[in-house]
Amino acid sequence: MKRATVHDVAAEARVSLATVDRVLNERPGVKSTTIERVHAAVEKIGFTRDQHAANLAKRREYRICFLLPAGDSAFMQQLREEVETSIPLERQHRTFIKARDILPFNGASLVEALDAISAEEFTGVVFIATDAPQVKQAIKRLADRGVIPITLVSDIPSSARTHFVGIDNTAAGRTAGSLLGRFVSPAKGKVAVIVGSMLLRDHVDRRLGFEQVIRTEFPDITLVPTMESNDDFVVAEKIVDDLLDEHPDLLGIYNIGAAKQGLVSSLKKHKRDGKVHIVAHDLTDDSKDALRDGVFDAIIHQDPPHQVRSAIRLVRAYADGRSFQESQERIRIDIFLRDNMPD
Amino acid sequence: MKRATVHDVAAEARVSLATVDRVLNERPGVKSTTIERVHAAVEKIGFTRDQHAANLAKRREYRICFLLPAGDSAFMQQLREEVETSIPLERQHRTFIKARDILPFNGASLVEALDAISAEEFTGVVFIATDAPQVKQAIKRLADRGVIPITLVSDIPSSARTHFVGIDNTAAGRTAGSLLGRFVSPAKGKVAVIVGSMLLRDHVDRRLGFEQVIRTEFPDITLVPTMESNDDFVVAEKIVDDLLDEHPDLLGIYNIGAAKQGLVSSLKKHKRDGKVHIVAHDLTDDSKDALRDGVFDAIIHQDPPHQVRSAIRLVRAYADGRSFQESQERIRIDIFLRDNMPD
DNA sequence: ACAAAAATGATTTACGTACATCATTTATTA
DNA sequence: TAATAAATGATGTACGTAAATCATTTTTGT
Repeated sequence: MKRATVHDVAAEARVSLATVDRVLNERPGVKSTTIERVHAAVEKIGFTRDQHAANLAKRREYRICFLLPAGDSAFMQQLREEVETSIPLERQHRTFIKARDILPFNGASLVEALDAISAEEFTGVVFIATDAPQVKQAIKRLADRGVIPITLVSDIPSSARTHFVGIDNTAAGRTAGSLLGRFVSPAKGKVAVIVGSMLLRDHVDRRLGFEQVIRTEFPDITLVPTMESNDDFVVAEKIVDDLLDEHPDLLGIYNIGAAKQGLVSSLKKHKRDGKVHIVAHDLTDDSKDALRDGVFDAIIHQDPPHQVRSAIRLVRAYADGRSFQESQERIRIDIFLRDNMPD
Repeated sequence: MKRATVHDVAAEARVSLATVDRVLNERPGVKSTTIERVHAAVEKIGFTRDQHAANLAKRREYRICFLLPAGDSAFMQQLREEVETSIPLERQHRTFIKARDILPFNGASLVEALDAISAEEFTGVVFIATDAPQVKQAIKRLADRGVIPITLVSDIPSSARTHFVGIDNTAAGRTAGSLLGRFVSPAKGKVAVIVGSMLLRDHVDRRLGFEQVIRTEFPDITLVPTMESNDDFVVAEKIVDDLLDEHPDLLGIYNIGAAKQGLVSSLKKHKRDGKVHIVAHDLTDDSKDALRDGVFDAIIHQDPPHQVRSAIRLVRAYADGRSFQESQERIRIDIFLRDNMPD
């Protein structure tokens, strides 16, 4: 029950090794009938090329650059950590990973970094797309140069990026809406949304999805006008303080973006008889504590390690023109309660 | 910026290639000072062995056997499908996968299958452990023969299995309890639990977790005595019919195990003014429909493809004595609402 | 039927590591 | 110090595929 090799294929098809090689690697100069014959032989003996041997012979190497915002929200930190972890692991698979810093929330810095990358240097680039026309153009230039652009977390759908690794943020917002709506029902009252910034596409999308669900499915819930925290926890704390003071019938808060400590501080100060239900984003040390303490009810999450690994696999797959397992590369919208929290 | 090879290590350490080989592969007959020197060189030039080349040279092959119950709950079907999908993919990585059928819910059949496996034939065996002393002993024999036993979905913690791939079912039950409790609150009333079988460890564990949470955190909820559906949807339908008739204050149902169609049929027949909230297990075509229609509120899930892939990676890692990325191999307790459902 | 073109064969080297064999050097012990 | 053991070196082959070169055969057009 030995594994079939190219030699076996050659014997089975009664052609030379050279011809098998020509067929398998789609080199020119082979009669179509011969091609057929080789393919038939491949089928018959169940040959599959040994990736390891092939990569070795091809001296194939994959070089991948991650562009990560220097700012360190806990979420970005998790991404960065996973990239670091991957470096030695992926090296064994002939994949060389480099992480470069860019300025956060800064399209120009991203454009600059993208333009600095050549196909000689890198097979693919993984980055968090800021939604701006200049970025879109830079992606186009990158792709034209033969580098594979992969967007992470935040996407520009209409751009030349090869693939987007991340979640559907509108669906994430709807998920939050469904959860919070069910948590606060059947009480009548208000629910507030706090975004990091209305300029971030993912935040806007989440809010959109959330409001869709609340409006259509929970008529007893009134939405308080959306507030911006700028991902600053002092600001966030103030916002929640005011919300709790002004709206005695506040039933819940959906916190999009970071600055979750601000929520926690404020909520712990106020003693409400009826619980204010909280749904927030991203499982971090802070939000884990808040879940444990019962301050937060649920966290919507997108697994950073999974996203990093997926991006790496995708660069390799696209570089080789291989297909990949859709299901493995789909990033889930994770819901964590106190009870199904990892660790 | 070329990749470092064993040759580079030899040069750096100023020893021969043979000595480097002896050190790297822990062969005897090398002075400890020399070993040090080689290790230092490895560190210095950042050498990591090329797995592909190494596996090629070693003629390393991994043979893995999956023992799957012939019965086809949708969940098992998904497992089986992923195993089939993996066969051609893993073949490229010198991993040969075979699926064997065993009788469902039958410890003897499992024992027989386990005993039939030799180390010459298979590197590792992946199977769903039935909790019985004979099985435990068979696992021991298997491990003693040098085969790596991996339990999937259902575990025997005290056995000789190398690793368990699956979720913490008590935590899954708690998760269901937290969800359902929050969904039905603050109403006062009853909640019912339907298990597949009280003889299945995972079902019992889930129920335990569920009841823990309901009892301690939702004092307004009364638990109706647990019913057994035997994973038969006719039985399940009857159970729910009766529940709805007898308990006008029934607020929710937690369905552990299969037979979800039975729930759906019954619920669709009865028109309740107040919604009965449903939390069930395993995302299948049926439960997806039920989620979409709003019949079910949430599904607790454990990703079958992920579990299969993880089991494969683990067999290889253990076979090579390599470490693995904990986080990648941890199976999540997924929560799906209508809004974050895949597809 | 012939030259030209197209298709195929034969053969070699390389990739990075593992592993085996035999030769040689260095350290250890009597 | 010789004899022996231990450590190291030198070298070659293998793994399965890619890729290149040159030789040879088959097909095509005229």
